[in-house]
Parts: sequence; C-alpha cells; structure tokens
Amino acid sequence: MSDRSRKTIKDVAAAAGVSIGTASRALNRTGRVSEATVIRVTKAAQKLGYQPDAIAQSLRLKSTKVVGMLVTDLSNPFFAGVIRAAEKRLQQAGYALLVGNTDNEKARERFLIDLFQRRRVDGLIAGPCESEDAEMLEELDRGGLPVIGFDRDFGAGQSGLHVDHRRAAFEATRHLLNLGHERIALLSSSSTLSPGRERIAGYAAALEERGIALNNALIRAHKSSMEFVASEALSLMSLRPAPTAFLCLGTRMLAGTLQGLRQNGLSVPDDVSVLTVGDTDLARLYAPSISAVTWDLESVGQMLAELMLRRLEEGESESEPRRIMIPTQFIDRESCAPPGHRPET
Amino acid sequence: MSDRSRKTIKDVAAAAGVSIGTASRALNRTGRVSEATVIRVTKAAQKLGYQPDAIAQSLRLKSTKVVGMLVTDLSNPFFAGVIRAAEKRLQQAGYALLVGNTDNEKARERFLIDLFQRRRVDGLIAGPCESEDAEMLEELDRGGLPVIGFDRDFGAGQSGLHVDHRRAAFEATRHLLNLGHERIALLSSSSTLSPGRERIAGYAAALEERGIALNNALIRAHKSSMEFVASEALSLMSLRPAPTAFLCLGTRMLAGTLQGLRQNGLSVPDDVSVLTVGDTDLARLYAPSISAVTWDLESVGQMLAELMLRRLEEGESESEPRRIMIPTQFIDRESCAPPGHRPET
DNA sequence: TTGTAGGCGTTATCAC
DNA sequence: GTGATAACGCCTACAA
Repeated sequence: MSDRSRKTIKDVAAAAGVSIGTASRALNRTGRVSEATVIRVTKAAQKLGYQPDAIAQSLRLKSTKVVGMLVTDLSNPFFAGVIRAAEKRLQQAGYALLVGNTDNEKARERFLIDLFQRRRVDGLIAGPCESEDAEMLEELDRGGLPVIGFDRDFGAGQSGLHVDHRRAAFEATRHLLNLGHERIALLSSSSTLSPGRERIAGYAAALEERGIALNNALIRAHKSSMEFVASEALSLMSLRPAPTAFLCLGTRMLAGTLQGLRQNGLSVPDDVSVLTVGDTDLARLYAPSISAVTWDLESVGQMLAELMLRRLEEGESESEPRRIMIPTQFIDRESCAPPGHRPET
Repeated sequence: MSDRSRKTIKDVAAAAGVSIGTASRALNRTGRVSEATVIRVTKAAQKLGYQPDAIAQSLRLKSTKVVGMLVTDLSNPFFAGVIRAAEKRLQQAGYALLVGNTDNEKARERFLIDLFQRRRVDGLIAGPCESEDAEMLEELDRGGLPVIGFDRDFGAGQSGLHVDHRRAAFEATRHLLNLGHERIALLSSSSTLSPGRERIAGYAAALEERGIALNNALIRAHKSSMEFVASEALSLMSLRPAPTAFLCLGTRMLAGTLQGLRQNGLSVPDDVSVLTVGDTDLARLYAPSISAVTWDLESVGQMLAELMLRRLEEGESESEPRRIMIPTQFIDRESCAPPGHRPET
C-alpha cells in the first residue's frame, strides 16, 4: 500500500474492465448500473484496497465534510468534554472536526478563521473569545458558511447555543443568600467573555432580588494565575467586614481560593462557605466536597453538532436561526453553611 | 464574500491582466516574474480578498498539510495538554492537526486510520490503544505515511516518543519503600496499554530491588468507574495485613481511592500513604496534597510535533528512526508518611 | 446500461 | 518574463 501504488478509481475501473465513469457510479450507487457490474467493481475495489480520495472528492463536490471549531483552550476540561462529544456526533454523520485554539486572542481567532476558510470547512462552531466579533461571523454566515455560536454573542440572524450561566450564578448566589450570607465574594476569570458577564449578571440579580447592594470591593474579575487567585482570596478575607462566602466562577478560581484559604488555616465551611460554578473532580473530591453548579458537557457538544448538522443538511433553505439554552443543575455538597457557623477568630 | 463569489486565481489573473500561470507564479514567488507584475497581481489578490483553495492545492501538490492524531480520549487532561502543544507547534509549521478518539477500541482505531488515509493526512501520530497494532502502523510507515508513536509499542524501524512511565513508577515505589512501606497496593486502569504495563513493571522492579515478593492480591489493574475504584480501595484496606500505602496510576484511580478512604474515615497519611503517577489539580490541591510523579505535557506535545515535522521535511530520506524518552519528576508533598504513623484501629 | 469528456482550482512544464 | 496546457482524482452531464 505504498504511496506510489495508491490505487485510484482508474485502477479499479481497469481491474473491473469498465470505464471510470461506470466505476464511480457503481461505487456510489448513483445512476443506473447493472447489479452485475456493481458487484464486479466492488470486488475489484476491495481487492485493490481502493480508498476514494477525499481531497479530490472535496474539490469536485465542493464540500470537505469538515467542520471547524474555535475554542479558547482545547485543554480546558470544559471545552475538551464538549469537543469530544461534538466530534463523536459529527463523525457519525460523516464529518470530521478540525479544532483550533484562539488562546482568547483576537488575532489568533482571525488567523484560524482564515485558515479554516482556506481549508474550505463546511461549517464553523465558534466558542467564546475576547473579540466578540459578532459582525464578522454574521457576515461569514450570510456568505454561505454556516456558523454556530457557542457561549458567545452573536447576531440576531444566527444560530447558537448557550449554557445558562446567568441562571447558574443566580441560583448559586441565592443558595448562599438563603443560608444567610450577605457578603459574598465573587472571583471570576473574566468579565468580558460572554459566560463571565452572564455569571456576574446572575450574581448581581440575585443580590438585587434581596435588596442587597452590589459591593464592588467583593468582586475580583480578571484572569490570573492560581497563585494570584490565592492571594486575592486572602486579601478578600482581610476586608472588614470580611466576606462569609466565596462564589468561584471556574476551576482555576476555585483551586486558587481553596489554596489560599488552606494556606491561611481557614476551614470550609466553618470559617467561610465556598461554592463553584462549573463542576470538576476537584470540587467533587475535595474535603469537604464543594457545592457546585454543573451542566452536561456531553449534551452541549452533541447539541452543537446537531445544530450544525441541521444547518448543513438543510442546504440553502435559510431556515430561521435556532437557539438552544442548556440548563444547569445545582449540586449541594458540604462546603456551604450559614455564616458565623463558628465565632470569628 | 458569498460562496458564489468566492474568488479564484482566475479572477485574480483577470483583474491583474495576466494569465493564471503568471498569477500563480507571482503569488507564490516561484519562477521568473517581473517585480512589476508581482505587485500588480498581489494588489489584485488583496483587493479581491483572494484566498488560495487549500483543497485544490492539496490535490495538485499531493500534500494536505494535515497530520492526524489518534488518542484514546481527547477529554483526558493528559492527552488534552499534549494535543494542545502539538497543535501549536504544527501550526507554526503550517500544518493542521486532525484529532480522533479511539475510545481505546481496535475497531475505532481502524476506522480512524482509514478516515485519515482517505483524507490524505501527511502524517500520523498514534497514541496508546488496546490494539497495539504495531505491524499495521509499521506497514503504513513503510508505505509512505510517516507514523510517530506515542506511549505505544511500535516496530524497530519506527520513530516515537515515550514518557518514562517505568521509571516514574519505580521512583514512586522506591520512595514508599524508603519510608518503610512493604505492603504497597497498586491501582491501575490498565495492564495492557503500554503506559500501564510499564508502570507495573517499574513497581515490580522497585520491589524486587528490595527483595520483596510481588503480592498479586495487592494489585488491581482494570478499568473501572470511580465508584468501583473506591470500593476496590476499601476491599484492599480490609486485607490482613492491610496495605500501608497506595500507589495510584492515573487520575481516576487517585480520585476513587481518595473517595473510598474518605468514606471510611481513613486519613491520609496517618492511616495510609497515597501517591500518584500523573499530576493533576486534584493531587495538588487536595488536603493533604498528594505526592505525585509528573511530566511536562507541553514538551511531550512539542516533541511529538517536532518528530513529525522532521520526518515530514526530510522527505524520502529514510533517516534512522528517532526515539525520545521523556523524563518524569517526583514531587514530594504531604500524603506520604512512614507506616504505622498512627496505631492501627 | 455504459463510455466519453469536461471541469472543480491549483501548480508545473513547456514553448514562446 | 509570460502564456498556454496538462495534470492531480473524482463526479456527472451528455451521448451512445
């Protein structure tokens, strides 16, 4: 099966004693071909180990059967799980998935979109990015490249999927409020990306519902290393009055917070309650286990693929855009208790 | 920029008033072209927003500038980190990375290899899989498709990269032995994949060095859910004499073990020591933090890409296969103590 | 039912 | 230096 001896449909046709046109029709079962030649051609193809050249097919059919996907970071488990599920579903439908990391940089996003276009992907799934480049993607979509947004702002005419981050943060905050907390610190890695913004909005809405004023001193929203988050957590704890609960938006925030609290001998939930939006092994298995808001990565990936496939298979029939909102679940574990559970030191 | 109006080199040539051949040469700066026409053509291309069609180029040049990568599970953080780094490096060299999940199934591996071949990938990075299908990959390689193995058995003539799992487990085990442990339980998700086999071998070698007989009752090597691992851990603890330390091979094993111990009120490291091969947030941040053997995912990915690029750019010059062994580092944290640290209950 | 031929968008090999 | 022209491998009218 050396590269040189790669069999083409020409070889198959020759081996079966038919023209290449007939061979093609027999292999693809398109057009009128006698059953006898179908068998003959198929056998010849099998014997030769013929594999149709997807590149040539793409050129001819104007479809690569590839969809591109843009994420900020493929190694982030929240994306990895989604990618995995999306790839699986797309593969069932005969599509491959080409993934690109934007690293949350506008320039890289541009570069990748360009790359995907040159590679003639059939569609594009666009995850969150600092450059909420709605118009650009909308233009692509109108230009004939189906775009599905994922946790990202996009134009009115576009299809997409959102995890309900706002409600997630709302419910988490309300849970803390119900326990009696009023000074709830918020740690977020971003206030500009759609998920971050939505979560902060949900937090604010829950406070407002109780008539508690938003205290900006309690909010820390910027990307930072785990070590820095740890020191942020400590600096928050040194406020007077100190927060009685931490709402961590994302794994890194949770990890940093736990580290910071632990370094300072603060115990959860006795000294302070902790709650996270986005569930991970760490939250599940930490001692104490951390209450979390979670959602199903697999169904997110699957739905994304589904949205894309629908667009792809509808062809030109510009159907109305579909939007999907993925619900979240609150999981109560051991990390939350009423404030003042233990007298302050 | 609608699909219909996608500009081809023909449009560029027309706009610049030259033939398509000249346009091509000007754009690619190949062959003799006057500086004046280069400028004219370039400007025309820019104005039209011309993007060369990578598919047509692939067909013509017989190179897709795509490399395929096979992993058991893209959402496993140990793979995700590697993939991310490999993709980055390959992209710098103008290659895209197409990833496929084998789910550790032979049939899926076959399917994906077939898919990658039809898509005419320029090379293949093959991660571990239950089917250590050395001959098949070797044949592919000889047939002209560069194959780089990753933590996987492969033929003598092939290039590849291995993390030094054997040494990792050896050192971890030796650390426990040095603390005085003699009954060390081993939890592994697999004894058939290359990494699992190597680790078990490293464990065995360390015991042998001390003249301690291998006790199969202490070894549990099969894939299983976290819950099952937890019950495995407990069943191990009910042995008499009970193990005094756990060596966990992989995140899931660690997570299950910690959960099991915790459910039973066993404390680390007072009742039992715990050590993991493969570092994660969970190990770093658990209380107590878990000693671990780690390695650099990024350099693994980068080296894999490097190996591939070298093969790709050497062309036909069948250079001798290169092998790389990635070293590991032992990180001592809080989860290990001498046995009998606290009198048994 | 089957064969022939044109073309998808490029690049490379020729002549000029 | 530049312009035709022939592939690359495949599918699909159109003709037979």
